[in-house]
Amino acid sequence: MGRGRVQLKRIENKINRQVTFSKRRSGLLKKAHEISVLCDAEVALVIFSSKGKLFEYSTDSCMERILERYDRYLYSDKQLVGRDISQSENWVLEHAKLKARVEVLEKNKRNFMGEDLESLSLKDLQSLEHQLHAAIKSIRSRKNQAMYESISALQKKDKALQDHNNALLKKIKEREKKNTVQQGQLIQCSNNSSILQPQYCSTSSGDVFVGRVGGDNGSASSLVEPNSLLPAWMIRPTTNE
Amino acid sequence: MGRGRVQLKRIENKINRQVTFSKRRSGLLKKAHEISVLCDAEVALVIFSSKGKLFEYSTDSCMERILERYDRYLYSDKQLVGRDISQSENWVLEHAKLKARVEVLEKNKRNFMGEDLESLSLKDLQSLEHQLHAAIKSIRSRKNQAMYESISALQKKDKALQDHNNALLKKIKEREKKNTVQQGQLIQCSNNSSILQPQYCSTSSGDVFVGRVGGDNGSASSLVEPNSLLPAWMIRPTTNE
DNA sequence: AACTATTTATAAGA
DNA sequence: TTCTTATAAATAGTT
Repeated sequence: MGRGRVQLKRIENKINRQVTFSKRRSGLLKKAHEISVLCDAEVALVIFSSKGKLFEYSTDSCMERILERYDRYLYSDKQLVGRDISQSENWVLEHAKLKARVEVLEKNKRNFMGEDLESLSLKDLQSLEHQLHAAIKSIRSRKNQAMYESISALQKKDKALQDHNNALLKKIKEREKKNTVQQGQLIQCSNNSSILQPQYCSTSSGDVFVGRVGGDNGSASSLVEPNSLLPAWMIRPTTNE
Repeated sequence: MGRGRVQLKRIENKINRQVTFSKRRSGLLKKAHEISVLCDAEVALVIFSSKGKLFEYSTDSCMERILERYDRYLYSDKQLVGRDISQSENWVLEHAKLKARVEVLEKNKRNFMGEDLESLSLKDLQSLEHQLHAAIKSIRSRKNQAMYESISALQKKDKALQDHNNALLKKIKEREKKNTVQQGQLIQCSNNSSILQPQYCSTSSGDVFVGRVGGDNGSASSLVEPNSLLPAWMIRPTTNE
């Protein structure tokens, strides 16, 4: 990019090399940052100029963590020969980094909770606001999903209970039929039927239906129509943690 | 570069993010190699994709050496870090605590950004949503305040500039008057007035007004929005070689 | 994966 | 060095 095509070989002119280094360095740092943010990647970039000066970039300014991850990735369970920092030095360093990270994260958190905003620029505030909007969007979406899952689980349960009910009903009706037949036989065997008639009426199918199924219905009714009334489980999480 | 301008924020669409990552990654690796060759620099670049896959580049494929050099470079002034922590047991404990804290904070952060919501109950989601709403409210309020401050600062400056302008105008008018008087005197003394008239025109108030305020305005705009600068990491190495 | 329309990066010049 | 400008490269959106 630029006025002339460029050969991939060392720039011999010292000044030129220096200028190009400066320009390309900032370009490279910028792009490292961009891919890190855009693609949610973790990037560590170290550049030594030909004069030995150091420039670096690392996602979340957390170079040590990323390089450790790198080492872990390579030497997964071999011994950590890695970069030969004596163990105690390494610890001290990491401790400091951790502390710094905690501080950053805590500041982040306060910002996310709308606190400690004085230090932010207008631009930062704007982007924070956008980020929170986006977050709320995902949260709502997740909430919806959770609710739908809840609903369909309840409906399934509902169906199972109704089936069970029906099965029970059938059973009962069959028994009634049997009873009726037995009673018929009894009446045939005796002349005194006036006493037994009311008894038969009190065990009519209607009574049995209500008495028997009503009990089940009590617990079922709250399960049968959760779709029409959300509040109960919207307030109290049905999803057990 | 590309068909649309791109915002520096995480690409939400997963596929898109993956594609962009792949493209930009190869671009970044290429550029790292180029600066290394062209400018005789030593570069180490480590990239972890969001899925945890590793990509790397290092000058002369000698990552270890460069990272060691990096550590050596830092260690010169990192000696001070380890101070009053002598009881190593206490120290290990605190370290573990810190790590745990970081983990919690990172989970928090992800939640605040609308990620990693699967583990939250409906109740948690609801309260998170409320919290974010509240945060947005404070942020808006702070933004408003910042904007008003900015505006009144500008108005103040504006007023000062206008006053200054008026003062200058007055001065000029006085001079003009003086000139006119002198000219009048000259004219009285001489018949040749045609040469002096143009001189008066070239120092008319219009010229002075524009010149003065334009200059001040330039410095004003750069003071008003220092926030719109690049991120800290891009500014850091401005200490050019 | 290939193809553009555009945006970016930057080499050279001032 | 820094700014500008012409041009090469990179790449976002598309096919």
